Amino acid sequence: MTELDPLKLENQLCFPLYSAAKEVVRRYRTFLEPLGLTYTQYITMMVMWEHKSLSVGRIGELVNLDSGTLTPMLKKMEAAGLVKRCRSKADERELIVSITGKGEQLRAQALDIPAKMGSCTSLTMEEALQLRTLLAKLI
Amino acid sequence: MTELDPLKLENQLCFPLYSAAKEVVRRYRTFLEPLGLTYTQYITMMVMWEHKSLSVGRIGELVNLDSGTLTPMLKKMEAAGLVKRCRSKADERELIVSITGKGEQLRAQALDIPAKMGSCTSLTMEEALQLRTLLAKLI
DNA sequence: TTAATTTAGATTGTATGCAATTAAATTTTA
DNA sequence: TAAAATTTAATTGCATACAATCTAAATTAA
Repeated sequence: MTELDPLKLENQLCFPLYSAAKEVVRRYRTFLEPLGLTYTQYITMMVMWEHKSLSVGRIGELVNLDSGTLTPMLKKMEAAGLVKRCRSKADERELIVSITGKGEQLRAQALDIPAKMGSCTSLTMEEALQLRTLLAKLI
Repeated sequence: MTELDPLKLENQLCFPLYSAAKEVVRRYRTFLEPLGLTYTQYITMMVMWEHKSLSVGRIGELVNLDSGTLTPMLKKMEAAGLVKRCRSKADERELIVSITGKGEQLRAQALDIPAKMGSCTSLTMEEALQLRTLLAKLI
């Protein structure tokens, strides 16, 4: 009977997803703390390392966060010296976020984090790819 | 080169996981709002519907949340009349959370939510099971 | 059996998340 | 071109998350 109960936690797909995501973020904490980054700041730094300069809106598209989350976080990152925030000359509505020298330098300290994270999971490379495919298809 | 960059967002496994989890919770919102539940309250109600009466600690084990999150949320759920909170007679340290009649009644309104959620994803049943297996293995 | 330890929740402080609203700048349209 | 609509961030309000700390109760050990 229990396998048929649609409201049993163990029969949900959402819960392992929700739970696994939190657990992964929690495990990043150990590696990110020495760099002074939170997980959300870390994925934001990834797009900054790649693009150097982006509007708040564009960052939001890339990391799936809105200004309500990004604005206070980007202010903290500016206070930490990792990015600069300047209004665009061309369009005053846009706020351009640019990486600083200090932000660039942080990259070296982050380089080995993906490998460290990878080694603390029991997934094979193939399973990891499969998981990524399924997650992409889910949404 | 970009496929080899360990710090590119698109090369991460964590990001689709983090993003998909948030998206799924967001989609629940539409269905849960009429019931006056948040997603976290919903998974808590699932364990209450199943177990009827549990300590805060046991709830935390089942839904992977600590008292810092649960205490304020359970107070709100009590204020909403869904559960009662009473100290255990046997061990005053324990706080026993019990489902109320109103909480039981809410179950009927929640019964079709899993099906509604299932139908707004593009995963086959087999893929969903595969995803659950991979998520379990990840942690 | 009383002091030390452990346990269970509650509290505090920090950092998200996100919907809804606001405000300013820009673009579109009548 | 002046008003209306749209766009971009910022702000507000509410609800998590979780580490760290605190408090009271129960258990263990000296």
